[in-house]
Amino acid sequence: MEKIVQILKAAGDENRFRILMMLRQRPLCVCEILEVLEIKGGTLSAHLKLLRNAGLINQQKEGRWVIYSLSTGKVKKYLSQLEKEIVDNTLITADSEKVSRICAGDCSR
Amino acid sequence: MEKIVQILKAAGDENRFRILMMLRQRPLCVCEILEVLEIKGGTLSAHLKLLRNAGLINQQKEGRWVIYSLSTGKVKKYLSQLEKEIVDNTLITADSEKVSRICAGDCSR
DNA sequence: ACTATATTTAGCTATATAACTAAGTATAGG
DNA sequence: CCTATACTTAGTTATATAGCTAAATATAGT
Repeated sequence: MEKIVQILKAAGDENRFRILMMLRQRPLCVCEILEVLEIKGGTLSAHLKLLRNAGLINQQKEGRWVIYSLSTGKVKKYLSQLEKEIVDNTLITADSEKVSRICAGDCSR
Repeated sequence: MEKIVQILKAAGDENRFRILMMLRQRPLCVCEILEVLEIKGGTLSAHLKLLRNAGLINQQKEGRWVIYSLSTGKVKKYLSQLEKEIVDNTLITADSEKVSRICAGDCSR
């Protein structure tokens, strides 16, 4: 499949889009993302795999945790382009606040 | 559904993405798009409806023909952002050449 | 009015996707 | 080494999506 379509498809799902928006805030481990989204671990893992395959996010193992972060460069630029559209998006804003509340510093890790 | 996700979903299909890329070139009627894509009329009509609902394209009736064009403003800006990614995309390039060949001027209309 | 052309709608089928549960793998710490 | 925690993989199911064909609608020209 065309790379660009793969990227659009990966971002074109409500839960995956929420994940991308959250990761703009800071890198997060799977369990932190789970605290925000209302889905099961297995489901989340599948979503993260899709985002990884599309090259939108990066995986990094740290002890027991797997930290996900936005891929650099293009992706960030691309997402900031979309940012204008999101200013008044209540769901994304709520997610962002949840992430802040999870733990200000480096969390349980 | 979130408007932004609806847009990403609409663009995140190979045939619909090809349509969007073609419409950057010039407005096209359904039968012209049909000459480029390898799908049936009914299928194309469904794709166009999706793109319309997402606000990415506009419909305009002209006699027996329905002319589709890119929505102005945001969409064009958004697509030009993606343009860099597409420079070396052989499929999109081939489509573009087909559109040029269909008829340089105002076609059969 | 009739016919040809252009497009949409409806109804169907096959594939893709997103969700869940449960089992499997990996690591940290007692 | 055993257990708890963190995550992924496998297997299942329901819904969504993209494709097709055929019928319906609309308009232009005869």
